[in-house]
Amino acid sequence: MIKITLPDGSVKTFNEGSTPMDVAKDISEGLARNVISAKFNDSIVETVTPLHQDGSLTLYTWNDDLGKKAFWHSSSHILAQAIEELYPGIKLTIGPAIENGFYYDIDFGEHSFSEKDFPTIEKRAIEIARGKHPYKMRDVSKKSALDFYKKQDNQYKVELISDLEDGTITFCDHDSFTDLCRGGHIPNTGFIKAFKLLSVAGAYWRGDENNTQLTRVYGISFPKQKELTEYLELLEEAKKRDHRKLGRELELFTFSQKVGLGLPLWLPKGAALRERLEQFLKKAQKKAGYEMVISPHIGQKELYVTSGHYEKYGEDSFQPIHTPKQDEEFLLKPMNCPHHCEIYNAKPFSYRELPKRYAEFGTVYRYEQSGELHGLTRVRGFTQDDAHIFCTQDQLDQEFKNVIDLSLYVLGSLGLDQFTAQVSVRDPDKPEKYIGSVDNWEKAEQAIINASEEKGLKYEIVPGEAAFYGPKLDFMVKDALGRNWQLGTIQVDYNLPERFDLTYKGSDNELHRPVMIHRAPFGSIERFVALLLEHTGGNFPLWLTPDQAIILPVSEKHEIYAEKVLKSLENHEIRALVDSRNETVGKKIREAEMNKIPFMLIVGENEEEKETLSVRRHGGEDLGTVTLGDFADLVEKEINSTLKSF
RNA sequence: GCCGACGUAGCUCAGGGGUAGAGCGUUUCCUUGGUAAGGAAGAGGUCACGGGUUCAAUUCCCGUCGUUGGCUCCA
Repeated sequence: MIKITLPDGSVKTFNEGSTPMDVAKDISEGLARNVISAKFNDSIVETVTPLHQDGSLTLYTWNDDLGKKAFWHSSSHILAQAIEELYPGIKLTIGPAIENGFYYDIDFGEHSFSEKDFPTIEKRAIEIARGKHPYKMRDVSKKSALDFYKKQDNQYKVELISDLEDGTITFCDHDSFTDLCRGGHIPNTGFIKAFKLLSVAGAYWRGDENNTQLTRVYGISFPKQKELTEYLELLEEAKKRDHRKLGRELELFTFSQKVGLGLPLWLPKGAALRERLEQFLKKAQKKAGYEMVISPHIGQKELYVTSGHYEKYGEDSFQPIHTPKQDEEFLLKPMNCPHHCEIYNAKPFSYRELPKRYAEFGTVYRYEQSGELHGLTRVRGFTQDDAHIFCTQDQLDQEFKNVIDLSLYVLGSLGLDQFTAQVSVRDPDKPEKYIGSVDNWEKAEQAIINASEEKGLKYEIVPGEAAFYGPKLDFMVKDALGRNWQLGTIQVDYNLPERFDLTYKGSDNELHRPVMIHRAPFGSIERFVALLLEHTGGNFPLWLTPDQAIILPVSEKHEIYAEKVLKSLENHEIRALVDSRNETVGKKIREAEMNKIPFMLIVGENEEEKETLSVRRHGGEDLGTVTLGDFADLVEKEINSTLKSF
């Protein structure tokens, strides 16, 4: 008999050799029907793996992340089978489950494979699934595993197996298909009711561009057809909210081939929107004790040699600008911090004057690889809502907490309430990647963790993700479609103060080294606007949106009254415009809806007589006929409800 | 940077070896309207660019540029 501990802490006794499925059956029939994966003592097992010792067992269904993982992993076996049947001689490599679905990297050799081939594969995959073939794991010796793949001339699998220990190698069989596999499958293929291929792309063997390029086939599968339909609808919705599409439709920004790739051009409405975002943050920063500074777009190469950026990124940057007479080299600034360090250096400081908080909406230029450019989220010139705080070691904790408060205020005012924090620390195995002393790194990492704890952030510590000069905290925001965005960042830096020889005079009359905090609540304004566009679908918060109201005169006869309304809305600081085109009200409403203007103010004979407005909300809600004063109150109230003061 | 797909009017897209089409937008005229498209007429394109094949290329082939899905990278 073995003792099995369940997640709720209860302990049950089973015959030795019982399987997770047996345990599920013992708990309830419903669970037994739905269980698709299991974890026994921290390792993933099959639902049919016999258990021979005491231990704790967790059962997973489709509703668990690990259940989905087993489901998609199992699906990738089916994908591989279908492709191998249809293209004999291709070489399979790896096929893992990912966040949304799975992929398989395949060397197609002489065959070509494109989206046109999807329907055939999908059809065959569903046939295989319907066969309800059980997934069966079996142990194989290293030698026979190698023989199996050498016979197929599959150097990839041979390479994988060569790295494995003899005695730990397992194959998984289902139907007529066999694959090298560590395990973690659903009971049989019949659970998969819907199967869809999503895209095909190139990927290097083992992620190394010096290796063979393989074809990566992405797919997704579900236990119900309906769930696939819903997923595809979600993808459709994401397409509709694509910031590149909305940016064009709402006339916020554009790109020009002549200007250059990755260099966004902000149109009047977009520029005004940015301006509002910047004013919003400036106001909060002023209250938080920041001072605005301004630095130029280029700096001498020497500046970045001092900062260490040149050594690390120089060759991948925009190349130096040379002056015609003197033999000087300037770089487009990739960071604001070196400039801010020199601003700090402009005069000596006493500890009594710290912290100094220098803020700048600084535009920086980075030579991103052309294949990486994407709308506003990945560009070559962008503006950071940057600031650098120079403080004493004693002030670090408090300053860090203050920055967290500011970041939380920013996220809250923009309706971004789903987020987590990621604390990025050193990779302990690669000390050569970082500059600065181990002692300082430890102090900095601890300061970040302390502050996150105290502010009650949901955070996760990720080793190896730190910048080369210091650890950091990043806010990961979840948008309305559940997608994660990395946004604002707060970074502790002991390195630049050292390199720029920054000092302050302490109470002991000696010179000391300040600590530096880099922080940017938005991160990059470009990227932030992209997030807001996709999060809101273009329906920005009222305080931020380009046009808050549009006045729609019913006919030409009411244009004078419409202009009068516009004037008084302007007096109330409401951004509005008049649609005085020779069109019907129906058409004007339709276009205002498509332009996502929050309020449509219809003015005709009735309104003109009584000096009122008929208010229609974006989306169709009729707010009835109100006076201008009441409308202004309504707008003010709505703005105040989202935009709290800091 | 690498691999695949794509590039036709301002936008969304159809077409296809014999010098171009729709809807929306835009312009003009008619209409003066009441909560998601009133009517009519007109303008607008070196079919991304450069080569090649052909009697003939926007269409087929090659290259370049750009967009895009990934990979790699990301101060």
